[in-house]
Amino acid sequence: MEPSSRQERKQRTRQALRDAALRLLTDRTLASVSLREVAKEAGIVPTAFYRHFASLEDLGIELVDESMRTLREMVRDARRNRSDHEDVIASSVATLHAQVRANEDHFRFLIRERYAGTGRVRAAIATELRLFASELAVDLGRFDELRSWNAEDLRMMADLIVTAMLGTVMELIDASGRDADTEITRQARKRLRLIVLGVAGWRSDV
Amino acid sequence: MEPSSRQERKQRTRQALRDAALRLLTDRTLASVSLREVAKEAGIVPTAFYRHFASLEDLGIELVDESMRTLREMVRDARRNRSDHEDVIASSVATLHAQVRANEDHFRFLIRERYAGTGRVRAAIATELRLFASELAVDLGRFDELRSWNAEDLRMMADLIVTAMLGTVMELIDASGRDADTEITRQARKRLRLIVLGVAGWRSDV
DNA sequence: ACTTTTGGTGAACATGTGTGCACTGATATC
DNA sequence: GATATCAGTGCACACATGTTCACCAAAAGT
Repeated sequence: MEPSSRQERKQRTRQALRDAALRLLTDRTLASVSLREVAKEAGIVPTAFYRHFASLEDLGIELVDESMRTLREMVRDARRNRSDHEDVIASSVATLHAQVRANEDHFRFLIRERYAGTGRVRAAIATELRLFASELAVDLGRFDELRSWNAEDLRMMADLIVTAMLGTVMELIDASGRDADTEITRQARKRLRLIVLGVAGWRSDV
Repeated sequence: MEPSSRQERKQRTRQALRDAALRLLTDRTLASVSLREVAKEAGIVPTAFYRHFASLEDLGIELVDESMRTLREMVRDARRNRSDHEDVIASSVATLHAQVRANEDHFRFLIRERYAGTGRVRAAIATELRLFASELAVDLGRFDELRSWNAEDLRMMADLIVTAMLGTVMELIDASGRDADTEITRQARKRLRLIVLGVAGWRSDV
């Protein structure tokens, strides 16, 4: 019996709605779940949904924010672990693996709705991922071997890494249960290693 | 007034259903379109749908086949153009660009449903893309610089290329209308160039 | 010339949908 | 302690959905 103010309770059912949606989105698309389903899953009556969101799409937008937050947490974790280990690639893939396993829902949501999403949700993910790649590009520019690279090339490399990373994420999620994790992370390291090796011979012309 | 046998007419409405579905899938997901919509778009009554497919999912499976066929056509085209030009990367990206513009529906369908798809459709795309990557790996193995590579590494590289390629494809489709094509293809070439450069320094251990 | 096959029709069903509305009871404000 | 706010309820409506069934006319098979 928590006392809990009215605001707290509101935030809590709001969160319940987000969680309910993510649960339903395990094997469906946002566009294919109904407001009524989400409400029922969250334990409220359909019309009460409108006390929190104007539409399912608005809920989706908030899920994008929430999911991007865990994606950024992952990067922070990776940066922290980086200092310990020597091998940047190995430690990055390790934290990726850990974070994916801890937040499968968020990653799955982002990857699914990235292309399947409707209007605003998809647009939100696109801009967020663009921003995310920009941040990664800045990070990359701090490595000695990349100090001479121009912004465009760094951005290109960041895009490539993000794309490869998202591919690995979905492989991990699909393999959830089967213990293919060590194999998948091994391949992920190889991919990154191949990309990084290209840096040595890079010339920016053409 | 074509005479046209009964089989021909059947094949024709079957194709009409596939086309109608692809048209609706321009901005939606297979799971979010209804049988009735597809039937109406194809110009038949809902119940007639069942004369051709047992379910929307079955239609989806056939769309996977159809789409993969144009994907393979693209590879054949690329192989043909390769002999003319010297630069394999440039000519490959050029044919990619052309084929995407000529078959946006198919590519968009594959990329969308790859992750958003329901059960069998998604599984079909996954296995087809796996097969596709295997074929590419064999192709790669024919290049002099890659002759010494083992199968696993070739496969890893093929996966990376396919992933990067699909990313480019979706960028192209999203940019349809705006004339960002030259910029997108330029970035695509850069990405591939970076990957290829890594080959020089590759060692398979670890 | 007949019978069978078959792609397409239209009415009907039970069920699920988004959303408007009046209401309620606990919390917040005064 | 009276009053206002507001998250959540229950009913209602008009509509869309998947699927069934009997039916039809034209083509195919005999």
